[in-house]
Amino acid sequence: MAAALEEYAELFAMTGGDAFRVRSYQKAAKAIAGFPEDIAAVPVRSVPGVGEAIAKKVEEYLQRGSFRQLDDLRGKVPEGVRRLTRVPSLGPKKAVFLHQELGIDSPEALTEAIKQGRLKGVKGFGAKTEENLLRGVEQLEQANTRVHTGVAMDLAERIIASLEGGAERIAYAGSLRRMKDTVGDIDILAVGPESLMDDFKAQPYVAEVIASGEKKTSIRTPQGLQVDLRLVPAESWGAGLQYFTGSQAHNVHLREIVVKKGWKLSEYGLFDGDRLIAAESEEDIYQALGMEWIPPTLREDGGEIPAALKGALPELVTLQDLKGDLHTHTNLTDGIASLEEMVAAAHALGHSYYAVTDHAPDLAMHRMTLEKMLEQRERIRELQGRYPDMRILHGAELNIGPDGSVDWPAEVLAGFDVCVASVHSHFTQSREEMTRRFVTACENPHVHVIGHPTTRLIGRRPPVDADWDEVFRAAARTGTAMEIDSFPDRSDLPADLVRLARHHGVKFSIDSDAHAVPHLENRRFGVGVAQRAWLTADDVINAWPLDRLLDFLGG
DNA sequence: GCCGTTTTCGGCCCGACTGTTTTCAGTCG
Repeated sequence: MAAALEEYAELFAMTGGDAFRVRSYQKAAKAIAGFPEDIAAVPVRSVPGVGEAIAKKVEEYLQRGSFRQLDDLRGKVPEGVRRLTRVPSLGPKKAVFLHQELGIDSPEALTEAIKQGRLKGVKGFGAKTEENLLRGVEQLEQANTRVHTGVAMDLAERIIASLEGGAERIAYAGSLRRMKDTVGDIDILAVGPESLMDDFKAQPYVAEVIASGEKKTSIRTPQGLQVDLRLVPAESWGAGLQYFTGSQAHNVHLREIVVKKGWKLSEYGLFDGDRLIAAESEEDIYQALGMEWIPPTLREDGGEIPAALKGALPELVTLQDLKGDLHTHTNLTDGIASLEEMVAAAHALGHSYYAVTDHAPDLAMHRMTLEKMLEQRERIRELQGRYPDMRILHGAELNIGPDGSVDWPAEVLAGFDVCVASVHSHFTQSREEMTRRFVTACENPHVHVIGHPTTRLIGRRPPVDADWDEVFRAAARTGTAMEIDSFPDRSDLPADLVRLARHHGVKFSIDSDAHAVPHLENRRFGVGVAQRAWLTADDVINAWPLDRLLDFLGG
């Protein structure tokens, strides 16, 4: 439904529709996409941004998978013309112009027309524009420039390290600061001299300078990722950070409140006429607007602004809240560090409990046996003596078979402190089979946590198809936790499904799934996912003290 | 098309950069 409304907004804009109505459709699409309940099961008017007219379209869509006005516009605008607007620097106005005046109806046709010189002398299309469009179509073909948080965070930290010598202040903002699981570009904010722009353009990670002015420079890395560097005056640091962290929807909502007060908010500050009200810190700005400071991970216009106005923001789970890790590997299976190394590293991180969960025999490639597992349990018993302040739990990562069964019979499973069960194969089962598979696993009394539930690998493998409402209902009923696997190319569950699961009363485990010592620190990404889903420490079983956790695992 | 303790009608976020139509429209975030 959200995708249909999004498409309608775009087509409506291209056919000369009123810009404010376009925005209404976009707003409604986002609200529906982020709504935590089944949209078919609630009065759709209760979704903010959905009024009478859109509710009608939603109802028709739920009936037959489309609505009349969308069908009409699809008939008027060829699919390829819509794709034209995906070309950078080519928006709806130019796309429609190219179609109507020159019959260009796809990015491919555009390339052809430019090469034939058919744009020569056309008003608004000079030589530079032609060049940009040609390159834009090429980039569109390569596409897929979004990267997961792990890649983006590495790059952002490298960029900051390369510039911080010449900057007074520097930090990343944008979707990375909001900890989205994928980002399309990186926004860096800095206070410093204008020469910082030249330093930036001269860095080895710059493959191409896209735009360059006094206040903003945009570059592209050799991997195709865009990086924007914005310079702000020192006294506007907080306003700049707030502005460039977004999200756009959050900022639009915030400004509506600002405008009602007769004030103005920009990246330079919060103003009443010429009088500066706040700018130095984000806290000052939110406070001046009568609300608590809103953590970046919540800034998606998903209800955080009304909550902040009421002083009712959740106390989000933090990395410091996590007391242990419930899903890790050693070199007994596919890990690269020994049991002793992993345990020592976990202890150094201050964990109060730590579970070793190597793969069970059904993942045949790891050649696991019950004998090896019991031998590992013995080694853990011995090792425990060296770590009186950290409880070492012996666990396993079980394999959920196509029918929902797991590796061992109940009497073997009962010997483990904790069992994580995950899908590792047969990813393309039907929705019904996959749902039954997960429900069966949840109903196994020895399964405590479902590992990386959707099994997606960002950019490489799509999520499996299941009726998640039904899976989460089963998880809540059976007291089975859902994992937030912190590996940045997994981020699994994703935040929207975490929010849905929480709605059903499910608990979560934020695990590293570490296969090496440095992976233990990936949990910061999992915490980002959890925060984006509004989780508190009470929702997360490995933020609980050991005795409460053991109750959960034993019950 | 949506929305409402200043409104059921009249508003709807704001600024930077580019290329070109030399004063601004289009695009982007």
